[in-house]
Amino acid sequence: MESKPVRLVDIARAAGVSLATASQVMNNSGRIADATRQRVLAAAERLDYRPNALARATASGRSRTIGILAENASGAFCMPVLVGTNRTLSRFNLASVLYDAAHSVDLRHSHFRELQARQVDGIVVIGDGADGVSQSISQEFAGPVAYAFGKSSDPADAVFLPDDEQAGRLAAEHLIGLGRTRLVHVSAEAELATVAGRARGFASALAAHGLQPAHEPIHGTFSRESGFYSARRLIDSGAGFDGIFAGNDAIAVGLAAELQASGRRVPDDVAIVGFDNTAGQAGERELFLTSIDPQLAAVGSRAVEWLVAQLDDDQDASSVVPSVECTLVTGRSTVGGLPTPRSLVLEQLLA
Amino acid sequence: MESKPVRLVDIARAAGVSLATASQVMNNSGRIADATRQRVLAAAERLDYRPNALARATASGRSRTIGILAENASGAFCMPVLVGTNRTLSRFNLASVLYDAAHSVDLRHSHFRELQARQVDGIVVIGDGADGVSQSISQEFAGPVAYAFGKSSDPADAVFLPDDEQAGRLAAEHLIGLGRTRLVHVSAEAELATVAGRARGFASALAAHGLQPAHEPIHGTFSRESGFYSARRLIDSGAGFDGIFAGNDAIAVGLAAELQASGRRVPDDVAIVGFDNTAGQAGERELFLTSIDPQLAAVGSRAVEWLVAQLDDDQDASSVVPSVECTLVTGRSTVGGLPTPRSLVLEQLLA
DNA sequence: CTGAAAGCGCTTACAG
DNA sequence: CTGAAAGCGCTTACAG
Repeated sequence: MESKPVRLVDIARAAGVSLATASQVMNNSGRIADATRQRVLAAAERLDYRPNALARATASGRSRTIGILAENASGAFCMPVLVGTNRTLSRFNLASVLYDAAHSVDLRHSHFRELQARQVDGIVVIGDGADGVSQSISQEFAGPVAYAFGKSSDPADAVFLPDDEQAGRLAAEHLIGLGRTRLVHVSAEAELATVAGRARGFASALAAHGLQPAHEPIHGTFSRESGFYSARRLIDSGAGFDGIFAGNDAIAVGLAAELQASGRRVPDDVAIVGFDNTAGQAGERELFLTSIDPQLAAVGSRAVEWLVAQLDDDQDASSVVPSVECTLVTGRSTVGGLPTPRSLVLEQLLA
Repeated sequence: MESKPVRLVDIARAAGVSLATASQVMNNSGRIADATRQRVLAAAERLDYRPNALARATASGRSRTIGILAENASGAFCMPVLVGTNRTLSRFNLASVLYDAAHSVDLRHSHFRELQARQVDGIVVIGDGADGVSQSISQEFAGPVAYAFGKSSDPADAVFLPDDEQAGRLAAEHLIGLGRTRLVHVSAEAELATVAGRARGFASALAAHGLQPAHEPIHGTFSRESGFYSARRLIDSGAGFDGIFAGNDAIAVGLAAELQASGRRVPDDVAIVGFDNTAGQAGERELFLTSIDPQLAAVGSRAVEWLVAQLDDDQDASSVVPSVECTLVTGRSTVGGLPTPRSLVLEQLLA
């Protein structure tokens, strides 16, 4: 079936040139006569030559491999980022070696050493969420390091995240565009950067439209329970409101449940926008929740683009923007429309 | 920060031995005096030596790297398999380079060539489902190839899948254990191997308990819609039934919805078992659906164990079983129990 | 434009 | 038990 692999010498011999010349042709380096080039290329084609990437790497010092350090690959959000990094990596003809720390700091460190041993040209650290902080390894590593979907302990590092402010603006614009004017933001801990960012964007969009929030932002946690509780607070405050931007989908669902339970119809009385697009990501077709999609694959993609720019000197790394634009997907929670009879039944069932 | 990397010669020099001896110590090969060994190890430790894995690989011909070819990494089921392979890979000190074909046959082929160029010691092909068939590459590749969560076009290949028959028995045993005796299997296309396997296991468990199916197996597709439709057929048949094993969770949910809509209570009147444990995998706590978990991470793990056994001559590859046992997770759809007050609220959500 | 030579960092028979 | 030497397959100055 498979015979002994053909090496560069075989090509050189077949083409009647030296090893050095053959190598230069394969790497598009040096000045080579066009005739020679064609001859070598033809030989490589004919013999189905596959350069040994490992030998090439040890000789050249560049492995064309990127190390990926996932804080927690099993996490719900890691996968899309991973898909994005890999897609872009292969667009640049780069390979990746992936290690999953599964939250273990010890593992993390041994993986890092493995990556060094394997001479990776760069590293992308995939965090476990935009509010998570990964221990910076940039100082210990010779090449560039990108942090995707998670911060780094060193503020100087290149961190790639969804654009929370833009997300907040997007949510506000959507609600305002629907004619809602008495808007509220309900989110998680105010100290979190994502929470602050989304709140800032939301507030700025309101201001830009000359609108006052119907209630000051309500802070809880990223959970359904917090949504229940926040809805109660909002109702008890007596404030009038017709639109809510929730910090994430869990909160949004909690809010929706409690508001409906209190007799307020969603979206007729109150329109709700979530964040994460969890249902959409899971492949649901008819969405209940309008939600902001953080474009996680694009985040991974962006991190790799930056890494590549760092590796290629002819590329300008500073042109790569670290914030990735979010998108909005619409569901019945803002634009309304009847659920199909069937999804009605389903939703009662699965809630 | 980081100085020039320390090489094996540095260790040899520091320990006052030859390069060959140092190498042997690092690889636990040859007979080395204990004193010498200690001296070398100490030097390596002191200088924080990290062997260059690439050089080691080109010299030895073994890269200690496994190639992973994913048919479709974005698929809902690929992730758990991937996590399993990687976990086990790192247990054996192996690295992996991952390529995602995203269903493209062309990509698939160029990725395969990349893997060859990178001198991987083995390959695991991650399919897009137990009924999917991947083009076999075993004949074109020099090392071992494992197919995880997907079949291969060559029946001689090593294929790792969840044990569908056992899953079927598990579902039946669970329902019977709950006192249900009029059982039915509702699944997808009868031609599919997974469907046939689950059906076989289910039927055999019934037989073992001296039970007749309450209705012949109903075949449709792996979708909610098929669940609706099958429920109708079942009801219209006039057959009495108190337990259903559904081919997957989508069907199960469809069944449950239609049965509830027709006035039958789940699980009081009809208990339902699904397959995939989608909600559980998504991290839901209080499950509506009792479901069979295909243990996808274990499938990936098993494939790697086999691969490793093939690579190490001293291991017995034939001891690795290609079928992975499924587990059953219980939800309200069979064991009942009230949803918590909170999920009750949620259920009112869209009522 | 092309080739002979040294080198990347390691491993592996083979003598001794 | 240890070392000198050749080798893995490739790249990269350096002459010419």
